[in-house]
Amino acid sequence: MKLATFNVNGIKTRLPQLLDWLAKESPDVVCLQELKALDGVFPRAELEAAGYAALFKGQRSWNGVAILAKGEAPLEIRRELPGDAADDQSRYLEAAVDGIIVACLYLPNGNPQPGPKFDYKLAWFERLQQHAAGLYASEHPVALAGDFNVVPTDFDIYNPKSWRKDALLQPESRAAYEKLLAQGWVDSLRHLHPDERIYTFWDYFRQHWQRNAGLRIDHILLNAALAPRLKAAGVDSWVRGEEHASDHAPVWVELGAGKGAAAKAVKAAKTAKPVKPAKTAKAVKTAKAAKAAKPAPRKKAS
DNA sequence: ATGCCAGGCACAGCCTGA
Repeated sequence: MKLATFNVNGIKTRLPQLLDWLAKESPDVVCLQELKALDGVFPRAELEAAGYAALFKGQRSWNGVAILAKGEAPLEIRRELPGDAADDQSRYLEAAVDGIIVACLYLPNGNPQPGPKFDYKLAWFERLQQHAAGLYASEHPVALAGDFNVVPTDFDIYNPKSWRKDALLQPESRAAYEKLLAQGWVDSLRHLHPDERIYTFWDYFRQHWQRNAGLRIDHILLNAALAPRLKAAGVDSWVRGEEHASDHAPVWVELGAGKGAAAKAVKAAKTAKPVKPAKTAKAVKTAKAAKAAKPAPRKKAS
């Protein structure tokens, strides 16, 4: 099963590119962010014609999230991130699909910082940590997928120098992401590719795409009940090179086995202890050691 | 240090994104 996340940056103008990507890569489940459209104009029919049923939560001009699934529609669990009844921004959708719980999220950008937008970002992050802790411990296979608007480390950006004051690189933003990971979540891309320069976003300025001057801010996190099924992870970066592309490229994971494995994972989670951060770090270290023994060709930063 | 590009909308210049 292929699960992907894609910040489309406007589903109305980006629909041809979205349909093209769906046809070529055929993901089974897709989390979308930045629909920038009200529910009334969501291209439900076009997506259905392409074989996808959708759950969506739009908003005028900004934000907006959706979960697509091949065939059967995702079963909605919740449409808001708990913790702030006054938060009316469409940034969170949670659903059950193909035996797993998928949380589609669009974390606030937070610029300019400091300021109220940055405060909102950190507050949203705290609410996410709170809710994610419950999801992690639920014994269900869970994936948190979306645009986290955080560059986890300086290795996840072409050059941090000109972004030092940006909300995406602030120590507070990074600490919040670290704190989330410390619950035990596996950062799929980094877990499988510890030594690769990987980017998911290239802004429209200064020919950043042409120079591969990117940032890794779109993430798919897996809990202990789902992580054992992780087979592969990658970025469909070709999408960023198309005409009228979004400034993000889709990120995906390939999850092995089916319902049997899912049930097994749930059963295992009931008896075994969840994956501790230390264990994850050890796994990364082991992978690094394996790579060091036989060095692989390394992508250039820019 | 700033704008660079792009989408959305009170359709004309802003605001927002990251």
